[in-house]
Amino acid sequence: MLFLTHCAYMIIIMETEHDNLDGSEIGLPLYEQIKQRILTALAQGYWRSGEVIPSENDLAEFYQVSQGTVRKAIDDLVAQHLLIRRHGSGTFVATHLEEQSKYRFLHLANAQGKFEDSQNRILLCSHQKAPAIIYQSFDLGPNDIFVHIRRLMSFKNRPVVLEEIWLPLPLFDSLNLELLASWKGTMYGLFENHFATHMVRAHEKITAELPNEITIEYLEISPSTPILNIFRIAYTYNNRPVEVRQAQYLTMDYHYQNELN
Amino acid sequence: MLFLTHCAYMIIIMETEHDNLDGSEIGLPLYEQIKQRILTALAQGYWRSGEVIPSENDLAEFYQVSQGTVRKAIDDLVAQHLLIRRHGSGTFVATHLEEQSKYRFLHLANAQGKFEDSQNRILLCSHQKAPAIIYQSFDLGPNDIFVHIRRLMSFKNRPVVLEEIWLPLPLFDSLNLELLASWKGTMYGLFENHFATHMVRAHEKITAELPNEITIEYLEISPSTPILNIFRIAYTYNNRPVEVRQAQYLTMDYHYQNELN
DNA sequence: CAGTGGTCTAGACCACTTC
DNA sequence: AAGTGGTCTAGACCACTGC
Repeated sequence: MLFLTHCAYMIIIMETEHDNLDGSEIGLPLYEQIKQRILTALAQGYWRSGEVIPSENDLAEFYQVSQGTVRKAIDDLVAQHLLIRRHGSGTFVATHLEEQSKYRFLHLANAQGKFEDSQNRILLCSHQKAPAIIYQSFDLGPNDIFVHIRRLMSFKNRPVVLEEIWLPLPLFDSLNLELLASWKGTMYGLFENHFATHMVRAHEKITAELPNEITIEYLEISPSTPILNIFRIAYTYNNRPVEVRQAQYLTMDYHYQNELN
Repeated sequence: MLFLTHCAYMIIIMETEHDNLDGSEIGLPLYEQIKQRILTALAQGYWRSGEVIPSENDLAEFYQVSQGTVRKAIDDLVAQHLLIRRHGSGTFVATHLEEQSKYRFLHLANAQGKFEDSQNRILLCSHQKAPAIIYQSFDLGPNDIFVHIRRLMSFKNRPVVLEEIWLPLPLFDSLNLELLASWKGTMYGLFENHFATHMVRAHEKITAELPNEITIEYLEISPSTPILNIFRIAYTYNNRPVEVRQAQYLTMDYHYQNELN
């Protein structure tokens, strides 16, 4: 019966999608079409993070396809970390609030290759214009206003990472220092929980640099200490960039860890 | 009829696997068991790189399962880049000789985020003992001998990467400077082609460092220029490490590019 | 045209979670 | 016990490749 409301909503999705047909959807495999429908529902925030979505059988009946076809669609979305399955209890909208995604966007490991919990301190949270490299990443202009956050991350109480985070103001209007300071958990968990913005993927450019003045001060290092510079653009659904982050890592006792597959 | 020899061979694989049963295979899903069998055949080099493997229907008949079950097993191996499918012509053993895998293990992009072809120069190829950090990565000892290669990579004829590569001697005995210099293609392509060793995955530790003397010389940089240091262990089938590589990247005009998913 | 991978179905049964 | 995801089948048909 809860599903009835789902159905009603999804019929709307079906119809609007039908209106938007540009011919490209026709001829696509069924499971791709269903993937798109589920994706649309997720992007529109119809199901909240952590919530169950209808069962495979219900979806199959609703879309008038077999369970196997729905399953294949969900398989892909699970592989993209947009959904997660729990055997026996259902399929859920993925969330950064889970333990397992704690290090999905933080590839910093210690000498033993293990990830450690960090102690975070918010140094700054203000509304301001951004440098060109930032606003261009959002396809915005020099007069657009952003939320600018500066955060210091420590491991074993030794400062290791200094981050400058930029968010477009319209989406994160009510974000402030108090909220950031009181939040226990990852920043993407906060974005999800308070701003209905789920990070789907990110693109990183990594270089070796000399530290800037602020980094020198907060990481308590000399100006000649090489630091790892990470420029990240993070995207939500539909490849929409919603965060730019420039981080400086002190890679003395820690390193950026990556798996190539 | 070619398949008859495959069958004969695979029966051997089945029987040896049956001997090796430790109970852990029993109870596993059918597609997992079939995955293991195909994996074993790949690891033993039964099918060469780039070769077709039997069709899904043939495999299904041979293993006495349905086509869908074989397909699911192959799906996973394709996702791991061990096999590739070509619609209409067959399923093939993946190879680093293909265009598409040229940048799979080289994440260096230019300012526009594009990958460029490199000009490579082999500076050294000798047999020698290795530092502790190297031989420990192979679980070998201080007296074991390795092939040691030093390679300079240039982009637009500007030197950018200096690599020290270590390979266990028994596997790469006949590798020499002449062969390396004459090879056109990626190094993993060479390993595959001449040493029947296919790289399956790699683990990287990335730090910012000051360059060592050799790097300073060959990258033509000052001793105070920060460089990106990448320590890589590359594995073949069965998680067996077969290459350790320590590379120094000049990240002035290029950067390490990574996607987080 | 024959053979290959790719899609889809309907139905069965299993394994797990929840109440 | 009921409902969920997970596995497996047999069979159909489609889309693509190469002879």
